[in-house]
Amino acid sequence: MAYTPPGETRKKVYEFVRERILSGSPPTVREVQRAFGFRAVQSARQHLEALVAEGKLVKDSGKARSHRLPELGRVRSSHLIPMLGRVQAGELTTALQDPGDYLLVQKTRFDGRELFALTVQGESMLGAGILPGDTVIVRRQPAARPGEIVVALVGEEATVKRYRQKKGRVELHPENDAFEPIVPREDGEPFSILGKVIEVRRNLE
Amino acid sequence: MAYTPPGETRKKVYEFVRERILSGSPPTVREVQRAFGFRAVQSARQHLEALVAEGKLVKDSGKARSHRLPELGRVRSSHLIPMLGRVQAGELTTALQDPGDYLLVQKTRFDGRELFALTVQGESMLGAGILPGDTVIVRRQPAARPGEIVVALVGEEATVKRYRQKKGRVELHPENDAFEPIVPREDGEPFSILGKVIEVRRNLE
DNA sequence: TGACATAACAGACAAATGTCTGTTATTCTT
DNA sequence: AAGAATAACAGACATTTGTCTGTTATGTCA
Repeated sequence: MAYTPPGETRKKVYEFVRERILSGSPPTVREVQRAFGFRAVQSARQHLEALVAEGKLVKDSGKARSHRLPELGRVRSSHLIPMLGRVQAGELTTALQDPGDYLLVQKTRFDGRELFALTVQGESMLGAGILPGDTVIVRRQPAARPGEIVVALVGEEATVKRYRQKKGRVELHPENDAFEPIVPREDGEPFSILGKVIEVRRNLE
Repeated sequence: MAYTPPGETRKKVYEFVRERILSGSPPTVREVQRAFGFRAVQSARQHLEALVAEGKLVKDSGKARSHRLPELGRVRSSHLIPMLGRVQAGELTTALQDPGDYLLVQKTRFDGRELFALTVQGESMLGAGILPGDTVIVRRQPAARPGEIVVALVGEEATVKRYRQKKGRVELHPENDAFEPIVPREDGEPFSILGKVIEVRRNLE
C-alpha cells in the first residue's frame, strides 16, 4: 500500500474494525491487512496497536479476534426472551416450552429468565402510547405498585392495564375513555398479575 | 467430564455458545472445552459439529471463533447501532464519530450500517403513540413516502414527524392538535430527510 | 541538510486454534 | 450377549493468527 498522510489510513482502519465488531465478528490482524491491501502483517498491527494506545479500541492480548470497542462492556450483553403472542391467555402462566419467536433485549438491569413478550391486542391503552400490535416486554412478578402498567390475567383473558388501588381494592385502568376500569370480582373469578410492563416496542416497517 | 445423558450436555453447550455469540465474542473450541471441563478438545468439537449439523449453529470452516447463529428462522442475530441522542441536531448528517451509546437491534431486514437511534424530545407525535423520551430507530434514507414517519432536519433542528405531500409540496405533520404542520420554506432554509422511523421503543422501568 | 516521526514492508517465530485418527466408556435396543 | 448410538478421552498435526526484529520510504520541522 502506498504511503498515505498520517492518520488517514488509521481512521479508516478504525472504522473498518468498528464496523466488524458491531456486526459481531471482530477481524483478525490479517483480515485487516487484506482489507487494506497491506503487504505486511505488521502494517495492520501497527494501526491496531496505535488505536488501542489511543483508547479507541481494547484488546485481549494473544487471543484471536479479540479487539473490542471500549464502551461496549455492558451494552452488548443481551438476552433472548420468548414471544408469547400466539399462546392462549390461560396458558400464559404455564412453563414456556418452545415459543414461536424470540426477542432480543439488553439484560443489563433485569434477569432475562423472568422476561417474556406479548403482542398487544386492543386499543385500551392508547392514552399511554400503547397501540394495537405493539410488543410489550414483561417482567414476571406477582404484584405491582399503583401507577405501573401491568399484564393481568382476568378470567381467561390476559390484558394490559394500569394498576391502581382504591380503598384497598385493586382496579385495572385502561387509558382510553371508551373503556371502563376493570374491578376484579371478589367471588372466585381467577385474577392474577402476571408481570409488569418494562418496555414497549413498535415496528413501523 | 463424566458421562451425561444424550442431549443434556449438548443443550448446555448450545446455550453457552449462543450466549457468547450474542455477547459479541464467539468462543473457540477450546474455550468450550474448558467451560465444560472436557479433557479432550474433540469432546467440545463433537458437540459443536453436531449443533451445526442440527442447524442450530453455523460456522466458517477453519477460521477462529467462527460459530454464528443461523439468520434463518426465529433466532436472529443482533446488531449494534449508535445512539445519537446527545449529538447536536445540526451534526446528525455528519459521519458518526464516537457515539456514546449503542442499541441492540435484530438485523434481519435492514442493513445495520444505515441505522441509528434518537431520543424523542417533544410531544408533537403523541397521537402516533410516540412520547417524549421514547427512542426511535431510524433508517437513513434521503426520501420517504407519504404517511411514513420520518426524522427530518429543518434548519438546525432534527424533528420527528409524519411525512405528507400536498400539491407536490412536502409537509411535515405532527400528530397533536396543539402543533402546526411544518411546511419547509422554499428559500434556502436547510431541509432534508434524515431517515425513516422503523421502530419505537419506550422504557418503563 | 539532518533529526525525527509516521507509514509501510519483509521475513520469521510462537502461540492459539481448527482438525484429524483412533480408543474407551455408557446407555439403549434387540 | 451383541450391536448400535452417543459421550468422552488421548494424542497428534496443520492452519490460522498474534507477535517479534529489523529495514525502507515518506513527510515534517528546526
